[in-house]
Amino acid sequence: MKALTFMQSHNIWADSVTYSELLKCCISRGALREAKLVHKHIFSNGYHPKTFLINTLISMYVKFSLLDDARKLFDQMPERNVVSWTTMIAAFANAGLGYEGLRFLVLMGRDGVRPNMFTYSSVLRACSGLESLKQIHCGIVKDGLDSDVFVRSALVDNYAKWGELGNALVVFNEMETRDLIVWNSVIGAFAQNSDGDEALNLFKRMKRCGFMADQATLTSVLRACTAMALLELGRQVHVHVLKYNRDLILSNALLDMYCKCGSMEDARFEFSRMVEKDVISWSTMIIGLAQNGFSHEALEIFQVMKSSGTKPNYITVLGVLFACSHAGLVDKGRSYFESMEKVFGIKPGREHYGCMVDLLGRAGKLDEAVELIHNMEPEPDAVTWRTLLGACRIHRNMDLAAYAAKKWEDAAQVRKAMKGNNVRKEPGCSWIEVNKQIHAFILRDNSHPQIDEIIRQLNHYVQRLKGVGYVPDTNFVLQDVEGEQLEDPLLYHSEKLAIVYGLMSLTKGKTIRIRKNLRICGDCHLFAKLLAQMENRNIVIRDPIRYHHFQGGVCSCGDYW
DNA sequence: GTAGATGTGA
Repeated sequence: MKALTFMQSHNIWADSVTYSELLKCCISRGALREAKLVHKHIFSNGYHPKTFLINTLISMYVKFSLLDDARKLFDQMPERNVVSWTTMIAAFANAGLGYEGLRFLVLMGRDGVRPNMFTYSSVLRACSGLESLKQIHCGIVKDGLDSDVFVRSALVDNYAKWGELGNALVVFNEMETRDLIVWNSVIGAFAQNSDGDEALNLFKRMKRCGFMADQATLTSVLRACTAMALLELGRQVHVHVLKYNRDLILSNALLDMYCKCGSMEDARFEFSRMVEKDVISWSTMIIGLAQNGFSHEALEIFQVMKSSGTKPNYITVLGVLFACSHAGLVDKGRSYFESMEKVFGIKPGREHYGCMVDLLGRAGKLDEAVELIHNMEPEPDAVTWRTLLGACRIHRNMDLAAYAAKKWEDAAQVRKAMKGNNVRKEPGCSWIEVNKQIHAFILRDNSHPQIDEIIRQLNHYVQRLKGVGYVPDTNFVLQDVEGEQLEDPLLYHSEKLAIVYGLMSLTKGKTIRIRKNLRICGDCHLFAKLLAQMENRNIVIRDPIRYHHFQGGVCSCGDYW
């Protein structure tokens, strides 16, 4: 403003370029009041601002989140160019008004203004469905704008957003020039859609093309390792991470990787040396500790978190309740649950109720658990009933089990109907990392090159275990509802094959780490427990829900899962 | 001389 007054006092009139510079200055300093004064000044003295200056004004209001003011200016413009339209479309997309953004694309066409690559990359962010995405894609090709990196990048992101990873990859592969951001985009897309394998392939391709990974790349690669529980590869990525420091997101991803790979020593070390911690860091650690069977430590960390001044959120409280249920701390869990709204301002959601059902059910308070389900505000779903069913199995309450099973089935039906009728049951699959190679064992699939030797060894171990009291247990009717199918021979469940392969190929003393796509069945659990003791080995099995650390004949889950 | 893209916790 001083500049403006100075110019006036010397009788120099500002032109559109000067005004525009002044506005940019206001935006960078966050000075809305001054920007408004400039706005007023522009429209005084009969000055006719050029289109680009009004565009700057619009963008100023957008940056201050004053969409209505921006819209008003836009409506009053004598003529609008591509930039005017694009600025509005981008603003709508950012404000979550995608529909309005798409409407503006049509309107600009009627106004005789042709969209350019800037327009399309904003329109793509406004896009709210696969159908419109395909239409926009056609428009891009028709307008000959599909070679722009930004547009392609937005297309890749969008296809990934709607689960169309194949299309995302096609669009990506067709690109003539790629930059680091597109690489990060496509790697992130696969990592987020739990296709860690493809994410890691792309990462290798990227390096072959001569690109240097940055924090965003490494974060996605870590996420892929995390999903696949690849500890060794994760450690390698960690070495790259050391080249960068103080990126909170990356540190959080690293922390989660160690937790999910079941290596709590590394996780604790990483956590202790993080200079900056946010709610995600704390939650990751709390959940990681709880899932790996260190509930008391998780609750201690929660206390430290509160005194550090970081406010817990929905997910943090979930981790805390999970820790309580895991350690059987009924009173503590109940008091956290009952006070969470008052103390932390977080309304209990379905997942919090689920944790409480788990906690109460596990402690044998089945009546209280049922009462909680009946009175809960969010609608109980299949998972809620499945939790109660698990508790019934532990406490051998057949009547309640039948009731829970019925309700579970009803809820699952609804879910099935929503998803469409072709929900196929996945075959059981386990993975183990040996010498940085992933070995997959799939039920009824004998393609592993050493399968004959593995089965021979497995039979051998089973015979020896029978000598110390192992009885293959086929009676898991209630518990096995989401596990491997009953008619499948228990003996060849994939985790057994993976464990035996681990014993065969990993050096003595090395922990055997296995990841599984389905929940472990009781027989395999017993098998792992006894084998860990007999062979004096640590075995860690991660199923979709929790971790089992087998050591010296016991499991960290306390035989409840 | 105004408008556009990527990564973390259940």
